[in-house]
This record gives sequence, C-alpha cells and structure tokens, in this order.
Amino acid sequence: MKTVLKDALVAAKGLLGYKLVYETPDGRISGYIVETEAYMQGDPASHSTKGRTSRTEPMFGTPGTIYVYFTYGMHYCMNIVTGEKDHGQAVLIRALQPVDGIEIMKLNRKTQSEFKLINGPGKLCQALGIDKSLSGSHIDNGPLKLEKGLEVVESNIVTSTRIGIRRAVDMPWRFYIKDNPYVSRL
DNA sequence: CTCTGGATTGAC
DNA sequence: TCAATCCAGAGG
Repeated sequence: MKTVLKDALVAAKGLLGYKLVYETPDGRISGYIVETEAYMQGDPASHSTKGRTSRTEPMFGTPGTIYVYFTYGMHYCMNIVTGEKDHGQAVLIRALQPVDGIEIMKLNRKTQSEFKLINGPGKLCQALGIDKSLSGSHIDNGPLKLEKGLEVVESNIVTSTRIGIRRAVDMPWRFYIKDNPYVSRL
C-alpha cells in the first residue's frame, strides 16, 4: 500500500481495482475503484495549491489520510492523500463498481440502477454516507479502508483530462478502467 | 462583513 | 442548458 501511495499520479493509476471498504453500523459497504483523478503538488486545480487552510489541512497529512470536501452547496467528494507529508497531493475517487452493501446504497442514493449508484464523486459519498466528519481520518485506522481487489493491467487503463475543473484543464490526470460500465463518463 | 465561484448532479 | 444551495476563500 505504501508504494501505491508514493505519488498522486502513481496512486491514481495504481488504486484502480482496489476495493474501497466502508464499515458502517448498518453493514459493510464496498466497491472496486474504477475511476480516479490525480491532484498534484503545485497543481493550479488542486485545493492545496493556495496553501494550508482549515478545510485543506488533511491534504497535507501523511499518505493514506482521507480528505473530504463539500462543494456546490450539496455534494461531498472524497480523496486519498498521497506522496510525502506536507506535499498536499491527493487522488480523487470518482467512481466505484459496487460490491457489498448494494441495498444500503440504493436507499442512500434513492435509485435502483447499479450503474448510477457510484458513477461520480458526489454520488460516491452519497451512496456510502460519507461527509466531512471523515475528513482527516486515515485508511489505516478509520472506518474507511482499502483492500486488494481486481487486477488491472496497464493496457486496461484509459487516460484523459480531468472533469469539472477550470484551471489546468489540459493535464491528462484522470484515469479509469477501460470498458467498465461504472465510470462516470467516457 | 460581503461577494464570488465551485474537483457536481439531475431535471428540462 | 441550467438551477439548486452553501461554504471556503478573498477582499474591504
């Protein structure tokens, strides 16, 4: 795990196929990571680019720290911090292929379609029931964990530009599993 | 304190 | 194509 989180670009690709697991009082919710985006140190599109603030403080923590932020007045998005402590790098988890707790997620998301359950960063947090309170926790000692999942070979990874950002729009730092029906979009 | 805009989503 | 909805961050 340590090597996977060595750097945001390495992690964004390397985390594809990993199983993201969330232990809740109602049961285990999990899914395979199928889509990610890297936010680098000094990246104009990253929340960390302007330095430490109360919101982005977790981004400067040790690799494996969870960073959750609230946006557009209604959505949470979840990241896993990578790289060295104090570098401010992270990987945005954009989509999962549902594995455990599918019924719970359908209730959380108010939809029956398994394909629209977690095919976007805001939907991911809604499906799992994640909010800001998890920001700053760590995958090694919190309710949110990573486990080995699918094997994904380099030739099955598609690279593209990131979605929804205004700055650094040309950086090819979004990655997803080729032909996977659970990604947010092609 | 006020103002602006956003790593989104779902409805039209 | 666009409104919903509210907080972080910047500026006064």
